[in-house]
Formats: sequence, structure tokens, C-alpha cells
Amino acid sequence: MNLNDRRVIKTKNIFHQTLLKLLKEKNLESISVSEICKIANVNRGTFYLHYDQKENLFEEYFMEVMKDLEKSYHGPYQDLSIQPHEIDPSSLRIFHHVKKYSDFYKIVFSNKASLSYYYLFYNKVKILLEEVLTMYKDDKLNIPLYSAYQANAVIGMIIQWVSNDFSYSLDYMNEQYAHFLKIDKFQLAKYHE
Amino acid sequence: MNLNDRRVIKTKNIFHQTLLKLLKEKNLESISVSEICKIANVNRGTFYLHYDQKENLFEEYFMEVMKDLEKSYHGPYQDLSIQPHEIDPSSLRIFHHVKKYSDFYKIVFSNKASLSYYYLFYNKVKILLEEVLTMYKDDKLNIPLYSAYQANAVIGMIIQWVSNDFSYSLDYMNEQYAHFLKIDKFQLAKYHE
DNA sequence: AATTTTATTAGACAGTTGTACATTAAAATA
DNA sequence: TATTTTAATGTACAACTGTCTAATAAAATT
Repeated sequence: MNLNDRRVIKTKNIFHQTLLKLLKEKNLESISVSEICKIANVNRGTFYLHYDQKENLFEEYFMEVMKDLEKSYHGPYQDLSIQPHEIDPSSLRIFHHVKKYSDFYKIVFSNKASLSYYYLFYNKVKILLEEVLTMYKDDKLNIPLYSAYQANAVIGMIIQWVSNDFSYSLDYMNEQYAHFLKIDKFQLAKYHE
Repeated sequence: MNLNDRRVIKTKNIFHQTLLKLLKEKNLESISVSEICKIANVNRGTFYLHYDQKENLFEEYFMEVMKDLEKSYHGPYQDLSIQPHEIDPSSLRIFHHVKKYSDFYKIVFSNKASLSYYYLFYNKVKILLEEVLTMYKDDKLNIPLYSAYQANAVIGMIIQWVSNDFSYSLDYMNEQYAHFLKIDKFQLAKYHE
């Protein structure tokens, strides 16, 4: 299968458009491959020529969004209204990206979604945070475990954010995140009293 | 549907046994309802009388495991070898429970699993941790957001633990967790230099 | 522009899903 | 124990899935 063949590009584009259109009406689970093909007006056999399941199609779009996360993480501050030194920029950029693609992340974190999507996002966040965390020269610290801890903690906040329909502002999310990092140490101290 | 009817109890038991048997051979995704019924020797219509999908059957077993988490969290220290004052007991009890049901959690955190299972576990951990976290009298602190952060951070460690096939010891997991809580504050300070 | 290559199609296949309904058998209860 | 209630069965149905084949049409190559 040659991904540069104009027929392939055309077909994949039609599938992408069709899936996004259907995802605005209902969730991925209740969309059938037959339905996608009927609306896309493409043979069902062609679908299976490109994808194993409808989930693979969604993942193709997913990777596009991950590219944006990557870009916005390493790119200039631009539309971020906060000064870099004020609050941890790592989390700010991630929160910013998630809000930008809020419709998408509602799907990713929806109850019926697959953990595979979660992991795609989680691993991306983990790698991004690892860039900062590897700066610690601490023999006792297990870096992969710590980045797993940190990445998933931020995602926990995002889950909460999604579940209340993004009612918190970007600034508030960052303010709280900074607050959490501060009190973690205090919490531990209590158990050593 | 009367859940106390001996026919119902018997049928549900057969389904539970059959599912667990099949889950040792392959993942939930590749198990069909027809297959469960064929092995259980129960009519397929009966299955749909009790469950919407095979996932509901799995969730029924899931709730049993959650009950154990609840119990081991609030129960006596018993088989926990570490002194309560040494390390944060909340995480220790959770790690202990996860290791006890390691086969089960391998399924829960497997790539193809549904986020709905993740959320069942996440919400349980969140509620358990909230008991401790509500002790903070801090107006600026968003408790639901903080417990989301804390609960998911611990689950992040568990994900890492599962992914390396539980190669870390219980003690090591707790030691690292305590360590993470300590350095979080330090990390934040760096951005304020 | 002619030829070769290959993506796409149409159609068929067995197996699964979710639902429905009348029948049967087992449990609850009077 | 006899009667009533209802869980479980057998069967059928339309729709979806995943796979395969030969035919077709569109692109790449010469």
C-alpha cells in the first residue's frame, strides 16, 4: 500500500472527514464500519484494506493531535498569556493544548473509550515531562516511575477538568497545579510526626 | 429479575467462572458472547437477560475486587509488614491490594481495555484518598481537583508497575512514593529561581 | 500514449450481535 | 402439595464483522 498514491490519500481523507462528522453525533462505539463506508461512499473492503478496525482510523487522527501537542510544547510562547517564569510552563502548555482540542479530549476521556488512546496521550505527556525531570541528579530516584507519577497526576487534573466540561480557567488550572506541588511535601511530613 | 432466585445465582456463577477461565487464555476483546455461552452451556438469550454486553459481566467481577480494596484499606494492618508510621499507609495498602490481584490489574490496565474500568478503579482510589486529603483546611485548595491529581499520580505508578510485570517490590514502590512527595516541592521552587 | 501496476469495487461467505416471542422448566408461594 | 410466577430455552431475524476472490478503474511507469 503506497501512502503517496493519490487514490490512497483521497480515500483516507474521506474516511477522516466522515469519522469526525459522525463523532459529533455519537460516540465511536456506536458507529459501525458499515455506516462509515456508506456515508463516505467507499467500499467496505477498502476500509479493511487500510484499517483493522474503526479504532485505527481514529488513531490516525489522534496522531495529528499529538503532533500539535509536541509542537505547542516545544514552540514559542505566542498565545500563552502568562510569563514563563511565573508558573511551571510544562503543565501550562499541556493544559493549553487540551483546551484547544477540548472536543477531541472529551472523546479520549469518555467512559467507553479505549485505554489505548489514554496511553497514547499518557506516553506523550510522560516523554515531554521526562525532558524536565531528567535534570534531577538523584541516585535514589527512579526516573521512569517518577515521570509516570507526574504525567498521570497532570492527566488526573485534566480528567477532572473534562468531567466538569472545562469550567476551570487555564490560569486556575495552573495555579492549582503549582499549589499541589507545594503541599505534597507537607502531606508526607504529617505521617512522620 | 430477582437476584435471589436460585436460578439467577446459579447462572451468574457459571458466567463468572467461564469468563475468568477464558480471560486466562485471551483478552476480553477477543472473547465473544457466543463463546462464553457455548462454554457455560447457557442459552445466549439468557446472557442478554442479565447483561447488555460481555463488559457488564466483567464489571460484576470488578466490583468484587473493589470491595476487597475497600476492605483492605479500612481493615487492620495484618499482613502488611511495614510499621504504619514509617511510610504513608494509604499508598501502601493500595499497592498491596494491586499486587494481590495482579492478574486482574493486568487486564484492567491492558491496552485494549475500556476506560470505564480505569474510572471504576480511579474513583475508588480517589474516594479513599479524599478521606485523608479533606483534612487540609486550605481555602485556596480545590479538593476534588487535588484528589484527582493524587489518585491518578498513584495510578501512574501502578501503570508503570504493571508494565514491568510487578518487578518492583512493595517496599520499593512505597519508598519511591514517599520520595516523590518530597521532591515535588523542590521542583516547583526551581521555576521561581 | 501505451503498458504495467495496484487501489478500489462488487459480491459472497461464515460467524457474531442484539432483539423478539412463544414454549418449557424450575423456583417461589399459597 | 398444588398453583402461580418467572427464569431459561429454542428459534428466528436483520444487521454488522472480517475475510476472500475476480473484475474494474485509476494511478504510476515506460
